[in-house]
Amino acid sequence: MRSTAEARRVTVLNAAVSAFARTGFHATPVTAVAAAAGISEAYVFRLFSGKLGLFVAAAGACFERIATAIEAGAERATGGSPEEVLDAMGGAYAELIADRDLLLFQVQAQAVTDIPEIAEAVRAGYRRVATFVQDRAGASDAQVQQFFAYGQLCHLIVTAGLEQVPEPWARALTAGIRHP
Amino acid sequence: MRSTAEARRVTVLNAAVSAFARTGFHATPVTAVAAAAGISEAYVFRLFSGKLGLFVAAAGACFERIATAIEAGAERATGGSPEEVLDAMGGAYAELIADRDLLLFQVQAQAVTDIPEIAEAVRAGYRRVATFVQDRAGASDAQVQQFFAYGQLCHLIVTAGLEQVPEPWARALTAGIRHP
DNA sequence: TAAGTGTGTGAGTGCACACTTACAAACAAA
DNA sequence: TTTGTTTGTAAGTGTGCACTCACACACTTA
Repeated sequence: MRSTAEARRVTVLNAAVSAFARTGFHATPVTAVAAAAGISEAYVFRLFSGKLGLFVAAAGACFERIATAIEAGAERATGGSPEEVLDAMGGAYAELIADRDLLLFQVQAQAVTDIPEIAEAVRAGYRRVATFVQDRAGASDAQVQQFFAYGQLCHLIVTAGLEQVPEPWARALTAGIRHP
Repeated sequence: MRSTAEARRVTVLNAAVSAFARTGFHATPVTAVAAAAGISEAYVFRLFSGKLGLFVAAAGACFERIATAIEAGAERATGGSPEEVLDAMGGAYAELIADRDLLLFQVQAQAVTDIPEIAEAVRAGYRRVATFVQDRAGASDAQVQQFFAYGQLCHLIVTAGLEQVPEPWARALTAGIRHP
């Protein structure tokens, strides 16, 4: 026995998050995920129930990592006020998405929410993150809303590559955003 | 001669925006666009340079419509202050995306920005809208940034279907957003 | 009416990819 | 050693889709 199936699943999910993040659900062949994970395509199909099952599982892993990072960030808050905790969470998130995979995966997942299973996975992910932010920071509805609005703005900045655009409108949109 | 090529192109672009909005670039076959436009697939390929050319042209049409609506909204502003003009623009945008096609198309376009031609089309679209908002409203960088951040939040709300979710976290994210 | 031009399509072609099946090797338990 | 279980793959199969090409019809102009 070279490895347990459970260990393989973890490896495959890491590869899947990266691969789907770059080229999306429909344009990413399962062979690409398998190759990145170093195993055969056939075995990926045995470990997960089809390409859709793989994507949904990858979504779970993606939001799992985000939630964990934000929770850790909250622990490092210097004070206990909602503003301070939210700021610490934002900083932790900014660090996490430096490699872009987790951010781009969210964009890709949002784009295929016409598939009900994926829509549900996205809701579950945001439910987990949003409830934690609200409860842990003790923030108001408006503060939580603002937190996510500027998070979503990051998606636009990164996908459109606005950090590289020197024009005034792009500078306005990227101003003060912690390094993507 | 049943129709001019230029008139056909307009018809096809309307069909393309709707079709791509729902199922995205890779999952939308050109046959679906052709069927929606009421012409053959072969003729779509004559009118546009490949599927990519069609998508890029559709992106142009999408942002064109958004820009036009926002410009019209600005004209209806009750006062001249940046806040009032931004509010009028936001209202016009909210009306425009009631049918969801234009909003969903933006999400789909952002998801395929790994294709350089599409990334450039997205940048061109936001360049046009953002510069107009900034110039016409006379808004500060921070105000423009906020305007787009909450616009992007709408993308999440609609794709994840959060209006239908009665839980507190979802209510917090959707609070005060003009009817999507 | 003949030739030319623009509009339109039916019928392919070739390839990429989701998913399956038959089979083999490693390991465990009897 | 034999039997069973789990890990793993090579080699298909069928289908959907981007794109092409030969051809036809509508309309204009000389």
